[in-house]
Amino acid sequence: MAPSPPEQCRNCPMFLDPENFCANLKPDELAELSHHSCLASFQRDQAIDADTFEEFPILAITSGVLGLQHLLFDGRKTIAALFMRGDILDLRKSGNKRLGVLVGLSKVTLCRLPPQVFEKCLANNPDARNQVWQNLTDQAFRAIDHAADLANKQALEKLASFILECRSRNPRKSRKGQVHIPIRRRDLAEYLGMQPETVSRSFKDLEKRGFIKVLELSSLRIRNVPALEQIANGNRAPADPDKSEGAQFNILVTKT
Amino acid sequence: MAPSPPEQCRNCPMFLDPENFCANLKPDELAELSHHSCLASFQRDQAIDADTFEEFPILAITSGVLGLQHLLFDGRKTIAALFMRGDILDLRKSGNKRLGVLVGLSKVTLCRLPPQVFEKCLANNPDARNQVWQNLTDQAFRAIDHAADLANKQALEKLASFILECRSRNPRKSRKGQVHIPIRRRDLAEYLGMQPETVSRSFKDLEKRGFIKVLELSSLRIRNVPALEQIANGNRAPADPDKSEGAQFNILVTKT
DNA sequence: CGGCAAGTTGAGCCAGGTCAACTCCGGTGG
DNA sequence: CCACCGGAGTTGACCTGGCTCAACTTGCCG
Repeated sequence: MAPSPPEQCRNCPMFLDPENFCANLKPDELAELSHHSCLASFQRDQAIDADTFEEFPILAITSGVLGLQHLLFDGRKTIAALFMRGDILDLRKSGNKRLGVLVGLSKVTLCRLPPQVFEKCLANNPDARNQVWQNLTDQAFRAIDHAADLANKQALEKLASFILECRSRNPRKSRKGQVHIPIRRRDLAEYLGMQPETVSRSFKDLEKRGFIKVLELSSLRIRNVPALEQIANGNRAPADPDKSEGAQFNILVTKT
Repeated sequence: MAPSPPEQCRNCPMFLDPENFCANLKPDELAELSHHSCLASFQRDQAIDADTFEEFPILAITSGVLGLQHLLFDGRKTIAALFMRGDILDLRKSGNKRLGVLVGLSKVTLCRLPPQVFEKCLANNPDARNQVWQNLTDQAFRAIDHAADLANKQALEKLASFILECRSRNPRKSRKGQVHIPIRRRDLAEYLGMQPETVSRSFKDLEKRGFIKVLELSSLRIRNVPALEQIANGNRAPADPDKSEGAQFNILVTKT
């Protein structure tokens, strides 16, 4: 009989968000889950040790941003996917595939679970099962959307797409057009398959066109949502009240 | 009491492959499922009508190749993902996200299910649940891998990667190094985010280096698996017995 | 205040996109 | 049987978006 949530869950951002599966568990289920779980924390650039996958192959991200990094033979790196609060990763059969390495892109906290307890929850609690299923299909469609972004889009379009993705993925912080960019420029470059230099130039370009205003490296304000959406959808010259005509490139850089 | 499988499942390639969830159902479950299911068939280039998603939002692909196509404002197209036999698609909440269009890339047959019956199966049968879960995580990791391919790799590397993916995804037909390419060149180009011309040139290049032998448009033989793997992993000049030195580009095109 | 990592700016170049012409092949009809 | 057609794929020539390299600025932390 434990009507109040267990100690370690009480302030967990994942538990507090009703969108997540553990917020839908009954007290005794949650108690059992938390009793067998294993909290962990990782710094930026710290890789998650694969040795621990054996015992705790289920990861639930409670805060921060985790990246799945692929490394090519000659040193090129790619961040193939981003995982954030609420995402659940099942790494049980990942040994088969060349998965890459999980690295923190900011400070990350995780809740790691043994598969037996996790599966028991899913078997007994339909709400939890649906929530987890939902999260997994979301992840799949996100990855597919990301693949579509990378396949054909130009630098500016990819960046616009990413900014909008950040907005929709973190609605609570996105009030008044303000968007939080949770990762460094260089990681963003790896995620979007471009060079840090190009990312920088693209931010400048969007700003020069008046569609965004970069506030700091990790946040910006969207000044023209429809224009950004058009860019993201491949319209190379969306109607723009401020700067309607002519060269999109550097003519004058007199004022910031 | 139905010891033998229902009529419509008896010869279904999905049912006959023990890797798939419906092969793990009990006879009565299978009977109920098939009774409520809806078979469908689509030609190449035929789009799946979204009107029918309401009633039958769960698709199980029984044969052929289905592509998820994204369309940009100015007409650029991308095939963001490929789905093949055994893949299960849950399109219930796809209305929220800009999903794209499902099109046949060959003749495709589907088994469409209403969610209630499908969920009942998953609730009651742990084997089926695990199989479906497995398929979904596979799809997610495949999409992520594909994103990684698109992000940083060059044309030749993407194609090598795709050939190896075809091989591993269809092991039964891949005997003796023979690989079946299940889609047209133009669709392949859309999937890999390149132009048909570039796909053609890349095939020629791999052939000229002696790593593959194109038998027909839809099949080839791998002559040097390690070399292909090295290319796919970003080693731009893997050791090659035939053509060990110098320019990889057109110096002389005297003999085929 | 010094030192280092991260980000930005500039100049030059190349992989692959673009466009146009051509080949190949299966189907159709005279 | 051959002429014709249309779609798919291939080849060649040219051009450009973004990669590369190098120098510089900014911001953060001790």
